[in-house]
Amino acid sequence: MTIRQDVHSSDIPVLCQSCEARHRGVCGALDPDQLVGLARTSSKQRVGAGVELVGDAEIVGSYSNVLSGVVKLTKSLSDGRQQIVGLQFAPDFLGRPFKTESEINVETATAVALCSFPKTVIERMIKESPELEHRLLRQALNELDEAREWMVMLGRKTAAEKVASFLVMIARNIDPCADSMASSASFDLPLTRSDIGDFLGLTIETVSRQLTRLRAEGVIRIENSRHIIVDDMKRLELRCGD
Amino acid sequence: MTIRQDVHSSDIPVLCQSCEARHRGVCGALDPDQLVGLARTSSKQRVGAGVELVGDAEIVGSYSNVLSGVVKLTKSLSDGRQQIVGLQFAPDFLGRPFKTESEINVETATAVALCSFPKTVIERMIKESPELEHRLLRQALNELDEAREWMVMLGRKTAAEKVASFLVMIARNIDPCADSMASSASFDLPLTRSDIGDFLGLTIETVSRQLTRLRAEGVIRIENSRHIIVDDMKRLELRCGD
DNA sequence: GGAGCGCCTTGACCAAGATCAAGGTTTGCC
DNA sequence: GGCAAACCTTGATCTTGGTCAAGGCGCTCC
Repeated sequence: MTIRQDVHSSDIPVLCQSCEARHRGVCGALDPDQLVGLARTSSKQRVGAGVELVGDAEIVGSYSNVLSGVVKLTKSLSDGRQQIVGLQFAPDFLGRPFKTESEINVETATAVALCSFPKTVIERMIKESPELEHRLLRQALNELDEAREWMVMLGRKTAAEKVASFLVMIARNIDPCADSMASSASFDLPLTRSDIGDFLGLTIETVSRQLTRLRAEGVIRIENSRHIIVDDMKRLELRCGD
Repeated sequence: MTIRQDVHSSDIPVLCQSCEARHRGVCGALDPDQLVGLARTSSKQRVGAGVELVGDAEIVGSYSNVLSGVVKLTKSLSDGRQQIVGLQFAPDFLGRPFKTESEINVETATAVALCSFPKTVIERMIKESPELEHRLLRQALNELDEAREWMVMLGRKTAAEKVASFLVMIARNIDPCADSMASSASFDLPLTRSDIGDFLGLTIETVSRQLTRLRAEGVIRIENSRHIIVDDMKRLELRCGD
């Protein structure tokens, strides 16, 4: 997705139509008057990889559209074991209505561009616009479906199946050419091996070995350890276990 | 929770206040006029344990309050591996707005009493009442939080921690005396060992061994293999890993 | 260029939990 | 009560993935 205009410009609807394109952003739910009001209070920002967003006063107490890049949501046990519990790709919406405190860490996985709105503004709009609340409900239900899919993966799939499933998921979310039914894909992994491990409930070594195995078996090609090429998505999907 | 009145009686608000008590039911969001309308179309039913609810025409295309008992939501891989992705305790709401087909199996884990409303009626009410949609959003976000908690458990906890966490969760949801801060608990497990395994991503044997170990170490007592007594919840919580 | 760091890969070994197998307990039904 | 089926426990053994250790690649910063 390309952002054609800075959000401060007068061309807000373009940005918002862009969010709307994948039916997830907040902006698409608002009428033009609301959009102008929103634009006055919004701010666009670019953040590098590996930055903690919660804890940053600019972001806490705000809602954002992810314009580009990948944001990871993680939870930790007291001894440091970590689990990624959500990945937000552009143009996902980031923010948690009705709850200020959260036990979830929010961190950029790649460089990220955000368009943020103050929490108070958004919450006022939710009150005024049932359509916006409806949209938030749909997003929450989508995330719930994804979370449940993921639980099956964490609880019941083998390491090999987990890694294959992860690649398929990333291909669908990242590769601009892969309209879910494409037969090949080529993309950069937005996560380090360590993040992939935290996503899949595996160690970094196991992730590495499974990727090596997929490469050895000719299912994927790996360039620079981050760029993945899948010539035949079908073969990869066969290894997902479902 | 005790249901004081059949839902067909004139005393609907009592039932609904009862649902409302834990801030989850649908009924509490409705005003008295709506409730009367709803009552005309609702039906109360009792279902034994181990009954598939989706696939049952009475329930498909309907929404229900769980009045008593436990309902499990499961997903399966093609080779039969199964994972429980959600447990609904009374007085949870059961039903999925905006989606008829679902890849989720819904099955009673224990004997269950349900109060069901036709989908069309509820969906009309959602349109009319923003408050109801608001409530559904809150429930969806709660379920999302639970799902994420669970993902940490599936991905990062040891078998011993999983079983301890499971017992704590059940104690909080089932034991009427345990107001979350109680120091002891006594309850019947609503799931078989096999279900517990599907919940925790473990085999039945591992579940059994871990329970035996907790008993051997004096953390729990087990009667009839289904009834659990925890004298000191603190000791159990210490074994949850978080 | 090279030192240092972060990230990734590979190998040897280990242990947690799965699998296989047998037998015990509970429940429901006649 | 007696039988069968479902459920649960326990033991022996095996496998998957974790742990520990070493080294390689690709950066950035002097």
